[in-house]
Amino acid sequence: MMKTSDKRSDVVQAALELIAEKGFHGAPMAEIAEKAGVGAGTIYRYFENKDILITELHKELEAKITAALLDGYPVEQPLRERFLYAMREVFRYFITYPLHFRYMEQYFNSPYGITLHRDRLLGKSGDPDILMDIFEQGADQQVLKALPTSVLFSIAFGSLTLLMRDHIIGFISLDNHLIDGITEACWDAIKK
Amino acid sequence: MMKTSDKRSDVVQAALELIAEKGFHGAPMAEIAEKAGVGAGTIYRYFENKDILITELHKELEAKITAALLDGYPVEQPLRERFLYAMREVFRYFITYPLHFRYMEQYFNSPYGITLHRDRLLGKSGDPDILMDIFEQGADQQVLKALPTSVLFSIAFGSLTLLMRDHIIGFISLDNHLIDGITEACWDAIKK
Amino acid sequence: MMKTSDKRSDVVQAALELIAEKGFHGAPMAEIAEKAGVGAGTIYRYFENKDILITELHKELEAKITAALLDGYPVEQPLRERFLYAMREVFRYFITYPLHFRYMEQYFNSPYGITLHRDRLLGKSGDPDILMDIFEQGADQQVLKALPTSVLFSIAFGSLTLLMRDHIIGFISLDNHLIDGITEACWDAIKK
Amino acid sequence: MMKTSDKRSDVVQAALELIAEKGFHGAPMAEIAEKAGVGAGTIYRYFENKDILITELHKELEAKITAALLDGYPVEQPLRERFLYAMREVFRYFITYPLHFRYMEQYFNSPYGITLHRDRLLGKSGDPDILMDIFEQGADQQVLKALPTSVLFSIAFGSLTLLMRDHIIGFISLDNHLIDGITEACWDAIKK
DNA sequence: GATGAATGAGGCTTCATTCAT
DNA sequence: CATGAATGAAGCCTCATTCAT
Repeated sequence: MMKTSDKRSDVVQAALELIAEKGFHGAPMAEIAEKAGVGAGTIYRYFENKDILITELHKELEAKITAALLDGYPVEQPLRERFLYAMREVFRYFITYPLHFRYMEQYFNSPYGITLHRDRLLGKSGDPDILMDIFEQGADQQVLKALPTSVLFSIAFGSLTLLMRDHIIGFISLDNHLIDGITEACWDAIKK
Repeated sequence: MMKTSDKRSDVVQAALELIAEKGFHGAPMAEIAEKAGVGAGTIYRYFENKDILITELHKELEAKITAALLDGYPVEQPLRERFLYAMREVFRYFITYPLHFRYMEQYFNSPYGITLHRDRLLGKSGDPDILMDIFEQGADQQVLKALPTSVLFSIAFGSLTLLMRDHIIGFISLDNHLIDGITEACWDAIKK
Repeated sequence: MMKTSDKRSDVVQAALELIAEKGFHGAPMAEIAEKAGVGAGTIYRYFENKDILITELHKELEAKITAALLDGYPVEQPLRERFLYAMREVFRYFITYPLHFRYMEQYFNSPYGITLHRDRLLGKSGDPDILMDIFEQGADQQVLKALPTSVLFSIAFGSLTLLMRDHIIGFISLDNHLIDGITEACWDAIKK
Repeated sequence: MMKTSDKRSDVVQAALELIAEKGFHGAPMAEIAEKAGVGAGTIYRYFENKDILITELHKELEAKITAALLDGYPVEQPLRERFLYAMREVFRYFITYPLHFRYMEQYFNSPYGITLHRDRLLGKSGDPDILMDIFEQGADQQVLKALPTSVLFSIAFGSLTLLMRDHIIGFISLDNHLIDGITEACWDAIKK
C-alpha cells in the first residue's frame, strides 16, 4: 500500500527541510543523506541526481498544494467567492506547511523556476490552475479589469508571496482576520 | 571627487552583470575578475570577500534606485498621485535597468535577503523609503485600508516583482498603458 | 553433467559481453547482474569478487580457444603446415567470436595480464601451448631462426593481435585469402 | 625560454609515471598531484580535465618519438636499410624510455586508442609516419609482399609491441644482437 | 598596488560489496 | 539459495582565497 519506501520519504523530507532553510546550495547531498539517516549513495537509488531530486520534490509539493486547493473548492459559487476561497486556502496551506512555501519559493527563484515558468506560460503544466481559470472566466464575464490574465495572476500571487515571507520570518502574523482583509484587497485590485 | 577607483567600478559592473544573469553561484570570483579586466586578487583589495562584494553591490543599487525615485517625486501632490508616481517610476527604472532588477531579485531571494529583511523590519535601513512613507501617511489620513503598512507594501511590491519577471522573460510587455493599468489596480487594492 | 548452474553461465556471458565492449571499468557488477538477469548479490555466490570473475572468465575463454585449436590439429604434418594451421585457426576462432578476442585483449592489457604473463613465463600455465611447442620443435630441428622461442611467439602473436583489431574495427577484412597471405608472411619471419 | 612552467612538467612527469605503471584507472588525479608535488586543483590550470591530460601527454610522447626517429634517418638508403633503421630506432627509443612505451601501450589499448586509430586510418595524424611511408614505397617498387599497407604495419609493429613488453618485464633482454635478429625477421615477413 | 598561479576543502556521483529478507 | 536495497570509500572537479613576484 505504500508506494514510496521509507528511505525515499526520509530523503525527500530531509531535502525539503534543508533546502527550504538554506537553499539549494546550502544543502549538500551528504548533508541531506545524513539528515535522512541514510548513506550518501542511497539517495541515488531514488533520484538520478540532485537536479532530479529537486525537480521531483517540487512536483510532489505542487501536487499536494493543488489537492488541498481542490478539496472543498466551491465550484458553484460566484467568481468573487471562488477567488477569495482560493487565496485563503493557499494562505492556509502555506501557513500550515511553511517549509513547503519556502521550498517553492527557492524553486521559483532559481534556474529551475525559469523552465517552470516558461512551461506554465505555454500551458504545459498539467494541473488545473484554479487561479488562472478564475481569471479567464472573469475576463469573459467582464467582472475583472481588462488586464491580461497573467497580470491579474501576478497581482494576486505576488502579494501572497511577499506576505507569506513576512509571516514566516515573524514580521506579521497572518491570522484569519488579516487574511480576509488581504484577499479582499486583492479582489479590489483585480475586479472591474 | 571619485571616491572609488576605476578598477573598483569595473569589478562592481562585472559582478552585477554576471550575478544578474547567472546567480551568485554562477559567478565565480575568477570570472568576475576576468570580465572586469583585473586580476583575481585585485577584487580583494576593494572587497574583503565575496559576501561583502555582494552586499556592497546591493547597497549601491539600492542607492541608485532611491535616487531615481526621489528625482522628480511630487511631494506636494495627493497621496494617490504620489503612489502612482512611485510605482510607475520603479517600473520604469527596472525596465531601463533590467540587470538591476535581476540582481535585487537574486539578493532578495537568498540568505542575504533574510538579513536585509530583518534589518528593514528593525528600521536599520538608512534610506527614506518612499512607499513606506506613503502607506504610513495613508493610514493617518484614513485614505488607505486599515491594514498594516507592511501588508500594503507587500501587495504593491509583490505585484511589481512578478510582473517585472514576466516582462524580463518576455512573457508580457510592460508599456506605459499597461503600467498605468497595473498601478491603478494596485491603488484599488490598498485604497479604502 | 553440468558442473555450473545456469545462473553462473548467465553471469559469465553477461560479463563477457559487457567487458568486451566497454572494458573492465565500463562493466559495473550491477550492470553485469542486470544483463545476466540475476540479482547483484547472486554473482558473489559464484565468484568471490570482481577480480575473480574476471580471471575465471579469462580461464574459460582460454580453454575454449585451446580446444578449438586442438580440434583437427594436424599433429603428423610438418612444422610449417602445423604453424600455418594454428595461426589460421586462431584467426578464424577470433573472427567467429570477436567478443572473445576483445575480452582477451582487455585482459592481456591490464594489471591482470601482467600476472598472467609472469606465470606463463614461469611455466605455470597448465594448458599445452601449441604455438610454443611448434617453436620449440622448430628450434630443435633447426627449421626456424635462432631466436628465443618467446621471440618467435611474439612475432606471430603480435602480428595477429593488431590485425584482429583492425579487422574488428572494420579497417581491414580478414578473408581467407588475406589470412593465408598473413600467415605465410609470419612463417617467412620465423623460418630460417 | 621555457615554454612550459615547472609545475606543468611536474604534473606531466607524475602522470606519465603513474599511468605507465598502473594504468589510467590506477592513477587518480589526487595521486598524480601528490607525486607531482602540487595541489590537486593545480592540475586543472594546465589541463581542463583528466581526459585532456591523458591525450596531451600522448601527443607529447608521440612528438618525442617521431623526433627521435627522424633524427639520423637515412633517407637516401634503400628501403630495406630504412626499414631496419626505423625498427631498431623505435626499439632503442622505447628501451631507453620504457615509461613512454608503457604509456603509449595503455593509451593504445583504451577508448582513446580507438579514436586515435580511426584518425590514423583516415590520415588525420599530422606526423610523417615513417613506417607507413616505407610500406607505401615498398608497394610501389614491388619490393614488399602484395599485402595492404596496414597489414605490413601490423606485422612489424605488433611484433615490436609484444617484444617490448617481454623486455620490460625482464623476460627477454633486447640487446643489439637480438634486435638485429628481430628486425631482420620482420623484414623477411614483409619483403617479397 | 596589481597580478594570477597555487591551493585544498568541499561538492556530486559511482560502484564493489554486504546482508536482511 | 536468491535478491536488491543500502552502504560509504573514493574519484573527479570547482572555486574562494592567499601570497610571492
